[in-house]
Amino acid sequence: MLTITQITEETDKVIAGLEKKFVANAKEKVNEVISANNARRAAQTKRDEILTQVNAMSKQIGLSMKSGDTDAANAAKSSVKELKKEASKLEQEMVEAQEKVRNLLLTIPNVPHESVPLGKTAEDNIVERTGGPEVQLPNNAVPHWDLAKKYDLIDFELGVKITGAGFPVYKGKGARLQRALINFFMDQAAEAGYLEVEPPFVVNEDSGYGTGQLPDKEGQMYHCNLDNLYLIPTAEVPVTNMYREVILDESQLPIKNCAYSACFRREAGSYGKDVRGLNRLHQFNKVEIVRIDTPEHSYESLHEMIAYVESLVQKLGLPYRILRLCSGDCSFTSAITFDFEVYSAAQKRWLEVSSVSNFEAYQANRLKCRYKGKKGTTQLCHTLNGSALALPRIVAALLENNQTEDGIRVPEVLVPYMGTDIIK
RNA sequence: GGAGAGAUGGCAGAGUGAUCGAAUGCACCGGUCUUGAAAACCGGCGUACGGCAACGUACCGGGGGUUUGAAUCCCUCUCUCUCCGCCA
Repeated sequence: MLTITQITEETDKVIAGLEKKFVANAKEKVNEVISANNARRAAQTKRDEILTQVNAMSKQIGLSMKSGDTDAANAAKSSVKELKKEASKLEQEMVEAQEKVRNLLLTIPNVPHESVPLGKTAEDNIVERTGGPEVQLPNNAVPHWDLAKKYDLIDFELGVKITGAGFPVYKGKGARLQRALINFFMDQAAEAGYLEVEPPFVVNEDSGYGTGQLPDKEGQMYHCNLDNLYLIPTAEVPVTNMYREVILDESQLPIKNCAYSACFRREAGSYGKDVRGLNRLHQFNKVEIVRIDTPEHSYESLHEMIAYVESLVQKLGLPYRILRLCSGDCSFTSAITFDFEVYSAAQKRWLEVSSVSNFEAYQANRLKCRYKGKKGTTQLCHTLNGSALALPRIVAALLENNQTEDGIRVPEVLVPYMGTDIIK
């Protein structure tokens, strides 16, 4: 969430940012937060004054009792009682106002970075650049779900039997390809200086709140009722939460972590061609990169991350494009997001395989992830993350784009991991 | 699943009703000394909110209660550890 300081000190900028994101009644919302905060401050100031008196009197009572002056003590006791009543009333006012502020803040999305283009929907996203080879497929080329069947790589029906739709069973070279990609991505990340971590794949409620999945997106996560735990939709959740309620030293930044995890998403309400084959799953594998950085350096980090993800798709030899998401298409928490899409030649469509974002201090504010600067000041970090990469659509594109008469060609970088240069 | 113990500052660890935001040690930062370092000595060293500031208020796992006054007493929840059982 945004900080109250940001809202009170840069009110106009915040309102303009929210309007850019098409937040309804942005001005009213912001003013409501400010007035609730003013109410809180007023109540707190009064409460503090009363408590100052109470504390002084209580101390005096103790001294009176010791010196045997019980009359004075008893007289003071009753007035303290009155003051306490007043204080607790103000306290209640303060807490209520504070909760109001928090609840309002939770409904206000992040403000887009100035370089985010104005726009409402995915149509308005800007193609930053395209790259990779042009793929020419023969007329008899088929989509990946047919290839998966032909070479017995993925059994969707078996997954349905065991669990349900969206839980495929990978078999043989198909399973090996999962392992190959995960290892390739992890090795690349390590080489780029990311510290490998293996987090839990199940998180508690606090972690869900920390990264913003809760309270409003709980319908998108699988929930273990008995233990009140959530299956992670992305490794971002456990990895970023490692830094919840932590004060880092500036010298530690930027922190660079990478993690493989299985990801679980309920994806309620999806249908049609979007969910065909590997296009949208309830469980999939992904390697995630996460950074914690200073505000001064976070945009440099963002561009390093983009360049890094780009290097991955290039090495895999896939046609790709990078999109700068428009204001309306950026997620609730992001200040700026770049999407990576690879071209699936048989489906003749672009498939999103990565999303790289800078959340600035928005996520850190909820996480209470701070750092101590050189001057001894404590302030919020910036958090960033990106997929590097999500497997299913990469597999879809790899299978489709590399199909030949003799089988599916394995990209050179994966050959050592696959133990073969062709899947047949 | 059964039984027990515990949760205090970055860490260790005192503190069982007022003099406690909290002893002491370690770590860390600044200084003196030294050619430099170490040692020794001196000083500093939590977070949040309010206030121009002085300073004030809150916080000893979370929530509630008793009391003029709670880290300390009571209730409750959560978590951690140990032993037994089960087990990849």
